[in-house]
Amino acid sequence: MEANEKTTRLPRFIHEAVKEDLTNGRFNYVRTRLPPEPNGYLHIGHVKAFLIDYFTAQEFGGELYLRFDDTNPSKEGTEFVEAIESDAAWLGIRWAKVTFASDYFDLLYEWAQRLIQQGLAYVDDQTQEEMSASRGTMPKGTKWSETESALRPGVDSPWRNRPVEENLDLLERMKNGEFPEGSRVLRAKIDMAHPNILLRDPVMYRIMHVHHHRTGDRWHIYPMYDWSHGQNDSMEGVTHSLCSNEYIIHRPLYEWFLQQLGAFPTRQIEFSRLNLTYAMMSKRKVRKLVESGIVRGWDDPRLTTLRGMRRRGVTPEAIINFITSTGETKNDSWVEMAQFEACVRDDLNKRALRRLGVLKPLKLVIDNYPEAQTEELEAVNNPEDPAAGTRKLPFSRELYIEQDDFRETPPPKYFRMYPGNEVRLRYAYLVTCTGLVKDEAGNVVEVHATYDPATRGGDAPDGRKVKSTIHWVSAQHAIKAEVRLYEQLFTVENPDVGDDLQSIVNPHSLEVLDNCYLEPSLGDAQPSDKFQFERTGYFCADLDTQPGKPVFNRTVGLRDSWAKIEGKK
RNA sequence: UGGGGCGUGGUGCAACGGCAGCACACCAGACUUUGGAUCUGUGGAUCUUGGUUCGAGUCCAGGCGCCCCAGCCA
Repeated sequence: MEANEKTTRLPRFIHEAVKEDLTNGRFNYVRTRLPPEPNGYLHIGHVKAFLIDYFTAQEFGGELYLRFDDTNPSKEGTEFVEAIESDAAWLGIRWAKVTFASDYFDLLYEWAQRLIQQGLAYVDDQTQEEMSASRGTMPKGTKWSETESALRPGVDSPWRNRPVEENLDLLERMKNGEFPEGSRVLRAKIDMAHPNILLRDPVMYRIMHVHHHRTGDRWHIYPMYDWSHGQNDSMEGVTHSLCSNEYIIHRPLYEWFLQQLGAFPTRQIEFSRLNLTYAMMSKRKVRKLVESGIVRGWDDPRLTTLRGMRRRGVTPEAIINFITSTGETKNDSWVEMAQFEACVRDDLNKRALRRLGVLKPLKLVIDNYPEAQTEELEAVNNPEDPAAGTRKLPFSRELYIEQDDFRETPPPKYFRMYPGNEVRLRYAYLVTCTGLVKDEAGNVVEVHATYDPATRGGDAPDGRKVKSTIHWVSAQHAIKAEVRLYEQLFTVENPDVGDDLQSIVNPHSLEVLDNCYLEPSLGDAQPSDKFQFERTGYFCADLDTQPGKPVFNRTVGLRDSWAKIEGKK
């Protein structure tokens, strides 16, 4: 039973495929790999793939390598290597070792020479346009839906049957930088009429006179994905190369190379990638958001980058629970953001200390409370966790309550404070609203009430009930804070389509409140400390917090059934 | 339209030829010193047509729909 519960973290189709390989002797151990390209920061979409690799290794007693796919130095850099490592570690993923595709450049080059010697690879001098035309496909930019006839068979390159020695020599000179970029490529010799376009003599190496962040200026050719990834898997003895569905079509090529080389037969298995509504998964576009200043950086709390979510106050456990709860299949799917938020709430509900904080303050004066008096009331830190203990809350004559918690004329089903109504001040007293003060513009600027001294702590000795409990802070004791509220960054469910970012960003995605009053115990909150502000939401102290000037991010709001009632009208 | 992949409530995931179930969302109610949390309940799904079978979401055949591929990106 226990074994069964553990395996539920993996989808059955992957679990069974791996088990089958172990049973039938294809492999006698399990090794997987995380293959990030170091050209951007990790986002929630990567987490799914990471976790599948991690869990697969764990559940079969195997190991995991973190291998950076650094085959395109024009896009990649060492700063991303460090960021990816630290983000993955924060998530809780552990790996046996870190490797780089570039570690294998020499061996890969030897393998290419072997293919040439086997007559299975050649140097092609065609231009890119010629190659594209001779592949028998439509011109670049054509949509498949616009294609009327079947693919034409490709045409063999005039260089396809170059002698082995000439190929070897040209490849060596390409490597050494003797030719300009774009002048030649090394291609596998497979079948120019193959219905799978990837098998129409795919490019293995292209010339790039670019400095590489690890190999320096030693190489002037760099391998393509198809001529690197599978070979690296094989060289590392990776048993299962788990990737997203877009690579299904690559599998025949993946296997062709390994078979021709007689190399270790890594098995590629695919699953669907994660789509999350309102989340941007395209690295290129996230970069645009950052560079254009639409968001404040890669760790902007509105982004679903790992750093963004972390800064916002989401824990690794919440992220992992979310990914696990959505499951994995080969289906194309769109998970609703609400499901992610539910996981975040569920996690924070268990761990976050409760605090009182007033975001949009309205002064409340308790007229019959002695002017100079202050008292301390006991408050529970977390009703979900008695071990979290209690704290003292200072109370006095002048308080702040939430503007939303007062209405001069209450709508139906509104139970909070309005003239004549009695409510409970959380952990304090029952108070009855007696009046209000307006400014010249007609805005309510102050509310008055009387308290019942017999209800200290919030219970009435006569057993009478109130329908609402509201939060408050003592005006003279409260600390001032900035609070940042977030909404969806985009107004459309799928922000990855289209290129006009400006037109789809939500202008209200960030609301900064700089006049918030919090209970004094929040004064020494440290960045990343997490709290529930009662009745309001979950909040996390931000990196921008300074001594005496706390800044909080709203991670996610509480479920708000009043907002629902009100919203329906 | 060449090749490949995928179709189960609104969304995501289960059901390995045997009562279609779970979570999120939604709706109604109970409880409540957070309109939180918790609990209970309602509604709602097997793309379609045919076949095999005592029995089909599951197997077979056809159709339909959606997604991926024509980078010297990964």
